[in-house]
Amino acid sequence: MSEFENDSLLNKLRYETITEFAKTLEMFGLTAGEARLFVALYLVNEPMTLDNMSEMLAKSKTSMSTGIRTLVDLNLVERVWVKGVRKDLYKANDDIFNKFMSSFVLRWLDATMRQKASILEIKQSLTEDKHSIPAHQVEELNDRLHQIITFHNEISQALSKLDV
Amino acid sequence: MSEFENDSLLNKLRYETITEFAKTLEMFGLTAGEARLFVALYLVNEPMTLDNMSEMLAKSKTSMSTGIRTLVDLNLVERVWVKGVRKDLYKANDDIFNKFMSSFVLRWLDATMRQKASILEIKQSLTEDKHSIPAHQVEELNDRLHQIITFHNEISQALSKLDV
DNA sequence: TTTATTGTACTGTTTAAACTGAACAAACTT
DNA sequence: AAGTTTGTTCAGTTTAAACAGTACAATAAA
Repeated sequence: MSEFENDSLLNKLRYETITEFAKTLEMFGLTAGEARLFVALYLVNEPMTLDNMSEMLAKSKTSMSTGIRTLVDLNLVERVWVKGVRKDLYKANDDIFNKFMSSFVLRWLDATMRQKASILEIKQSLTEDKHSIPAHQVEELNDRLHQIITFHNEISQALSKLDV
Repeated sequence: MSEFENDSLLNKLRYETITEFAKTLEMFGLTAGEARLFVALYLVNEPMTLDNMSEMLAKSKTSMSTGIRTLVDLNLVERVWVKGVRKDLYKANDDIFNKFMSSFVLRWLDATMRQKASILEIKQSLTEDKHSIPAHQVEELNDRLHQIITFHNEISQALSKLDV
């Protein structure tokens, strides 16, 4: 008997917790599967193998492998070593708020900067155009592009309030 | 000739702007279609009919209808009346940052509270259980549930920093 | 070296979301 | 009232994401 199928009520409550808390974590940009995987790992609170996770969540080991990889990339889960154990072991990071918040903010900042750069390029090609577009339409689009750039700046400002 | 197909370069730049800025707006929880619809409306900067949008984005009128509905619900777009015009007219809200940010924060706050409530219920059924679960496992799960509740509280705090 | 075990790449399948087109209902025009 | 016009509902289709299973590569054990 696996350690994860001892008590029926306990497992029911764990399962419900996974379902509910996963909804919150999805807001941070995780897929449903990744969120459930993290919560499972977080509840068990000790290193798990891919087979453990697979059994606990009733999903394929392949899914666990890819899911774990993105969680590790996001710095939400880390691989740990235990002597004598051959399989890979992973554990959830403990201070969930800091990890999730900083992971979230960093991703937003990165995306914000990249998209702002794209808009700036468009603005550039617009001002480089001297003919072909009626002046007032250049004016109009240019104004909008400016507003959009401001929008990105304001996002950056707002994110900086969330001290990573 | 429609007003949306005059200049080739202008339309190309508009199209690129839609594609790029839409990526940013998707971060706020909009689907790709909704984000593109909003940007189109925002760039044109004057009331549009469903047929206008449909033509401009090359999507069905049905899509425009459902997309506009959610944008209106999110308070990002509003319906306007122009005397003599029979079709419904919609325009993008102008101060995009405030509207998007507050829409975003409100949705997060709402979801956070609801999921926190669910977790509290689970915690309740756990403490009501006096038998069937070994004490140390009750202790363990209870601790995790407490941490999860704290997590939700911290989200609320963080969101409040983003003055809606 | 051979055999076994474990994680990942890859291909095909399933599932969910986005989208379309036709039919309908409401409101307007005549 | 009859005929148009316009938005939405609904059922079916398309598209994209999540997932599973086999096969392979790498490492460990023998």
